[in-house]
Amino acid sequence: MEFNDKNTALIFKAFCDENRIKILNILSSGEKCACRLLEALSVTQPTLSHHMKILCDSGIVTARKEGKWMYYKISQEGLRVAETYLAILKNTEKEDEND
Amino acid sequence: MEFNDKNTALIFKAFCDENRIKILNILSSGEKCACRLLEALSVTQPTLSHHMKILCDSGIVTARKEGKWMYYKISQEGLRVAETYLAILKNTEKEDEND
DNA sequence: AAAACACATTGACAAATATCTATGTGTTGC
DNA sequence: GCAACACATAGATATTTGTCAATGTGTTTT
Repeated sequence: MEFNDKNTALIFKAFCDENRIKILNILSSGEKCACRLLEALSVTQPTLSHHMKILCDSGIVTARKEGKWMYYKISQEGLRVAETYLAILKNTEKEDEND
Repeated sequence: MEFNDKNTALIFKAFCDENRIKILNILSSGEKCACRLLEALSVTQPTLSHHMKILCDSGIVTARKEGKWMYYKISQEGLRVAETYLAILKNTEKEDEND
């Protein structure tokens, strides 16, 4: 995993849209079919498809095809990468602990 | 701290732009003056100011004025909030550990 | 094979965002 | 007080992004 600035921004694009947060919240209870997400979201099917592509490109979500259905779930590895970046930021000079 | 979808998206807006990642990387080594950030970024001063506002609004960065200078640093509390959200997402059904 | 289904892709459009120039505001030094 | 400085704000513009309707692609069912 490479933490160049562009990649890092790409990863976190997953989290900077309200509808994508909705999706992630739903996926946090486990793998879901696209159709389940669609009925929870008040967007059209192409819009959902667009968001799922961004989520997959970011590495935070993985997709699995089964027959005519697509199943999506949160990638633990993707989350780990995001967490790692936040941890790097946390390594601030230790002089100023009081925020 | 309220984890509604809009707030959450707002927090992570801090991380979804390449220039803001650059800024955060610089701030990860400690508090910096705006002028220091400016000379590292190849954007104009108003553009930097714009990004600093977004970073502060997200809660990830805090600002301090000293005379005519502005000092910015990463907020440990802000980072904690972001980490907390990622941790919530991690609480997925335990059946599928393999990713 | 044809129809129905689930989803992706394309193209168009509106809203949001990043960027700049110009100007405003508060602070420091003379 | 005035000039210089550091930064913010306003306004304009180009790019990016979110959204939809229309259409394409692959799968299942009859």
